[in-house]
Amino acid sequence: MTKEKRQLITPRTLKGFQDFLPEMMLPRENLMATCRQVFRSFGFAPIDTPALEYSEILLGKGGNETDKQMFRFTDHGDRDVAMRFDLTVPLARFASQHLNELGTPFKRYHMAPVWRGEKPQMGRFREFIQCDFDIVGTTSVNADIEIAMVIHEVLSALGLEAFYLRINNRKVLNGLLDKLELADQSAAILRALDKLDKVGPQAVQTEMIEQAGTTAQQADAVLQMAQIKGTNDEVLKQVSELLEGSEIGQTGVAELEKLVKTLTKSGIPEKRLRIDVSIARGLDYYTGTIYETFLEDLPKIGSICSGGRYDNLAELYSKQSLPGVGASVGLDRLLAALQQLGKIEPVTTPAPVLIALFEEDRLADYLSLANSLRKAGIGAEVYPEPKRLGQQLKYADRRGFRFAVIIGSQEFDAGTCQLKHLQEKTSEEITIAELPMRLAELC
RNA sequence: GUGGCUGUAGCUCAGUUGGUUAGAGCACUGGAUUGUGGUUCCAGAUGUCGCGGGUUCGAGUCCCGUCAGCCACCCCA
Repeated sequence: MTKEKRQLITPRTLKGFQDFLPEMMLPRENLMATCRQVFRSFGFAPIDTPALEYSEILLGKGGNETDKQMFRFTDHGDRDVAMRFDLTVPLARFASQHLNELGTPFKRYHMAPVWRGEKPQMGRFREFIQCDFDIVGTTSVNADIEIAMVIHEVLSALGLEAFYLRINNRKVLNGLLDKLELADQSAAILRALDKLDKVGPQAVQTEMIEQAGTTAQQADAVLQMAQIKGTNDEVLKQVSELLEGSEIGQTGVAELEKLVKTLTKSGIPEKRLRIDVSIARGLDYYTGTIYETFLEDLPKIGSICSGGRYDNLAELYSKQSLPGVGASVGLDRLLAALQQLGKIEPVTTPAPVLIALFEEDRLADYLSLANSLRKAGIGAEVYPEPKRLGQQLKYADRRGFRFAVIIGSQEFDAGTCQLKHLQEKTSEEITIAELPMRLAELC
């Protein structure tokens, strides 16, 4: 077959899957590095699990919807397998399997891609990286508090300020539903309730009556609580009154109160913590605290970090009870958000220094200079061919290098070089010997 | 999975009731300038009009299908 007649295959990517060019991959890796650093600073340790699991491990944990969205197939050995939908269910399997080796409480982080067969939209992909962090093996609210602190710290470390956590507790909702004798229809009711912000109370009431089979009075009672507004203290007070007589409801209120009070005392601005008894979240495994995180400037992109407490997640794999609490940063959604907010710097090189190449004969000298910079911890690149200087500088410019080093024969002989500060459009003449130290103090 | 909108150069878009060889800006490449970058000037290259089929003497334009993106639902990071 000749080249001319060869049938070309159209290069393309699957719907909802994406390529990452350096200009996106560099900030993406920076995001991950920030998450990693924050997780470790709280004592979370990394783990990894396979992308593919037996379907029976993954199915039926998050609800019917999640099962529908799972990529599932039969492998060559006739096994029924699926790609993980999130990192929490694999954690439950992992913890059940290795708990004896791990000991409790066990704090882990896990940054890895997950796959969902959803309709893609802005900030919604079929393959995306989640950065999960969880504390398993303790029922203490203190763990819930720490998870909220980590969420707050990660976003702060990324330089974000205009964000807030919406916090609720499933026990509050369950207490109310118990009181109204609606516990059996909780899934349908919570699903309707979750839309309150979008569709308004009338539509929610209608959906509760039609989909969940509640009476108008029951629906109104749910809505009455969900629509409580005010400061966190006021909301807690009113909810507590409404849930009078419900033990589980009061437990939820007490947990929320401790969470918010402690976080505020520890220095988190109260405006970033909003108790919102209308958020429910669709994942079926949550039993206590629930978190969602929104950017003030981009609420429509959805929650960029969500999670909650689950007290029974491992019950399907183990007789031992395995409570836990955790949350997940939606790295790719966060990246899309930062991009839309114009917070992604257009840099396409990870190294700050470009060394211009003039004298092919002295290539070894250029290369060893670059190495001496690298040894000093400074990323450096030698231009690959002795092109015109203007073109080499143009390349440096476009790639976002911060410095260019210019050395020709005379400079080599004299032991000097010109260091250009590309952003400031200035330059200085220094000896080659002091270059690494000079750059180290500039970087 | 359901419904809607969109698809023309690398990017943002123009393109008349269907009519010859599909345009602009930005970006790109080269030169002005063989050792000094973001500005300027000159020159140049670029498209199976997303893809496939249909109607027509003739389709970027109309119809159907398909793929992709966006939006709403569902759900969610």
